[in-house]
Amino acid sequence: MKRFDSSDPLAAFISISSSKEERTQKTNQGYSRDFQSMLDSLEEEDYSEAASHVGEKKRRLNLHQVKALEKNFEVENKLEPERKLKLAGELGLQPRQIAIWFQNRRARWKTKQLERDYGTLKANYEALKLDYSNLEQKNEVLAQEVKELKAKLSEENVDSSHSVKEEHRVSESDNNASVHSKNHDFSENNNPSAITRDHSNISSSHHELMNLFQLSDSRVILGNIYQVYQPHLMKPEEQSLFSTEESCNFFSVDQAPTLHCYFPEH
DNA sequence: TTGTGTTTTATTGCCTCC
DNA sequence: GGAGGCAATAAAACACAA
Repeated sequence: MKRFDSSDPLAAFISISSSKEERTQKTNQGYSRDFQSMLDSLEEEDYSEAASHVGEKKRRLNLHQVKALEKNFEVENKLEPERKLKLAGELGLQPRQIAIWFQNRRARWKTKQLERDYGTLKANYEALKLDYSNLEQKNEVLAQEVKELKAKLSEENVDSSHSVKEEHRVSESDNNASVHSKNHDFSENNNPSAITRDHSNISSSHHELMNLFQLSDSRVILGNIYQVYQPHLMKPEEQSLFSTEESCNFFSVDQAPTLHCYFPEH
C-alpha cells in the first residue's frame, strides 16, 4: 500500500504510530513478547480512535533510531523489503517510515553529492583559468619578442635595399658611360683597366646579393622556427610574413631565386 | 516571545520495472 | 496492475537572532 489521504483515519494512525511506538518503547521495556503485542494492539485501538479525532502530529525520530538508520544507509542506500521489516522491528517504527526515511536520506545525499560535484568542477575551472592566464602572459612576451625581431629585420632590409639600389644606379650609369664611350671611342675596348673596373663592380654587386640571400635565409629559418614552436599562436599577418611565397622562393629547387620582392618598383 | 530560516518527516503524482 | 523510486512540495519541529 502506497497511497493514503491525510483525511484517511488509517493514514492518520500510521503517521502518529511512531510516537506511539516511542512511548511503548520507553514504558513497556521488560515485558514479554506476547504481553507486549497485546499492549500494542490495545494501544493501536486507542490511537486509531484518537487519530480519527485528533489531527496527525509529526514526531522526529530519536537519536538511537537515526543513528541506526544512518549506519544502515552507509552499508547500502537502497532498502530491500526484508531489511526494511527487520529495521522496522528493531527500531519500533513502521516499515513505511523506514522507507520514507531512506527516500529522504537518498535525496539529501544526492543534494550533497551535487554540491560536492559543483565544488570539484569549480576548482577545476579555476585551475584551468589560471593556466590560461599564465599561457596568455607567456604568449604576450613571445609576441613582443617577435615584434622586436620583425622591427630589426625590416631595418636591416631597408639598409640592404638602399645599398643595393645605390649599387644598381652606379652600375647603370657606368654601363651608359661605357656604351657612350663605345659609341665614341672603340679603342677603349682594349683597355685592361676598364675591364678590371667592371669586374670590381660585378664583385661588389655579388657581395650585396649574397648579403640579401643570407638575410632571406635567416628570415625563412626564423619563420620556420616560429611555425614549428608556435603554430597555433601565429597571427595571420605573421603567417604571411613568414610564408615561403614572400621569402621570394630563394631556396626553391624548381625556381631560380629572384629579387622582385626586394625591388617591387622594378 | 516572536518572526524567520532551516531541517526533518510525510504526502502526492508520475514513472519504471516485473 | 502493484510495488517501489524519485522530484516536488507541505507541514511540523527546531534553531536562533532581535
